Amino acid sequence: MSKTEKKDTKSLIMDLAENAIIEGGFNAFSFRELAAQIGIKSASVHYHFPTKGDLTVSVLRRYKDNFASELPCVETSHASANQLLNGFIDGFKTKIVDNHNMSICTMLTTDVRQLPDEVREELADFYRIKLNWLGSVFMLETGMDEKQAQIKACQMLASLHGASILVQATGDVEKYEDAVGYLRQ
Amino acid sequence: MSKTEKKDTKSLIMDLAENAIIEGGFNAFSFRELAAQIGIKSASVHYHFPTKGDLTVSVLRRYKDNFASELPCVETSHASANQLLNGFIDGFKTKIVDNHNMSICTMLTTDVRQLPDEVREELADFYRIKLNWLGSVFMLETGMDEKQAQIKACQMLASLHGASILVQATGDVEKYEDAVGYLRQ
DNA sequence: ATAGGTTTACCTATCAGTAGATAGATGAAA
DNA sequence: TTTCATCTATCTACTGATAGGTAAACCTAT
Repeated sequence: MSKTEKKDTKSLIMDLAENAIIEGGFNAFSFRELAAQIGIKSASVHYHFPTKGDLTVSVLRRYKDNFASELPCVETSHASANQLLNGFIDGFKTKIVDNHNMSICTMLTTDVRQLPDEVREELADFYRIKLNWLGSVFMLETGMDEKQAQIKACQMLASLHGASILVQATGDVEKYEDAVGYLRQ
Repeated sequence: MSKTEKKDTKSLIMDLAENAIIEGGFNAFSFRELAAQIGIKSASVHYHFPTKGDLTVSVLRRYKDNFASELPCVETSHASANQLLNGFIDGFKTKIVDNHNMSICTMLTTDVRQLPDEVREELADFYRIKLNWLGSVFMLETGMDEKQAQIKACQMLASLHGASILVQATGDVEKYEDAVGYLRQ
């Protein structure tokens, strides 16, 4: 038996929900659908996650924690600022754009009015983490002050998210590099 | 009787649908809801727009045509390239970000997998129009070639759309200028 | 000018499908 | 024996869509 043989149902539900949110946002999945994919009933999904909000929060929190843990530590990593930034740009492309997806953040942001409060807060926190990490990279080598670094972080994060929108709407993957290339080097 | 006194039902439906799409995307409105807001029955909305796809196409096409007609003509306008670009950036802020909204394009793009084909095509065309206009502005004074101008257009459009995402998710309107300020002057 | 037909813009009623959620029962494991 | 994970069954609410009816407005040929 390989160690990935048997995954517990709870994680399995989260895996499927995560995928569904990435593909269609908060309204694009249902308890019934998730249950059917696993081979259980929708009531059993409710056992693990009482409400849709609970499930979405769990998915988003897990995704965010995983994302944060994969980010190189700005202080201890021996990478240069440019290497870190290029890695961020490349990672966004590999994990999101190349899979014909948009980020889970973008997907949930357009649903923001329909989200339960807890999800909205989790989402805002995710952006905060990204902006802070980018900000700290921008301050790394240059003598940039914090305000200026936050501005650069906003600029970069907006470019990446916007670029993925352009790709998704036009179907032209090259537009990603067109839109974000200026950020490199 | 003022001349705006009586609007025909069809346009009224489109007005409400447009608003709903801007606020929540393709899944955020129903025939019943629109009908209730006007004071008619959902079947009557179906009379004007047989399917949800038809209604969405009509709304998007009207929005796009109106948008296109409001863009200054790059050749005949006496504005400089910088004036035109700043106007575009400001317009996006005034019409979209300041109203705590995202663009109708962004909203529909995240729903792209659920859209009927005709809507998807209309949407892609909208992006094409924006990119072409921006591209022609970038070619205006500089001797920039078409390829380079398209790249700049992608970069700029991505920044605007991405900036509005950042604003929507964090609730901080200032992030718009942070993210797009570098495009000015 | 008007009678007869047509079109417009709505209506009521209804359909099958899906949504999120809950109550209460069951069997297996700890 | 209690807890866990699942089930069946069901609820209310809502979805997009259709069939068929109606009253008024509009057209056209006599």
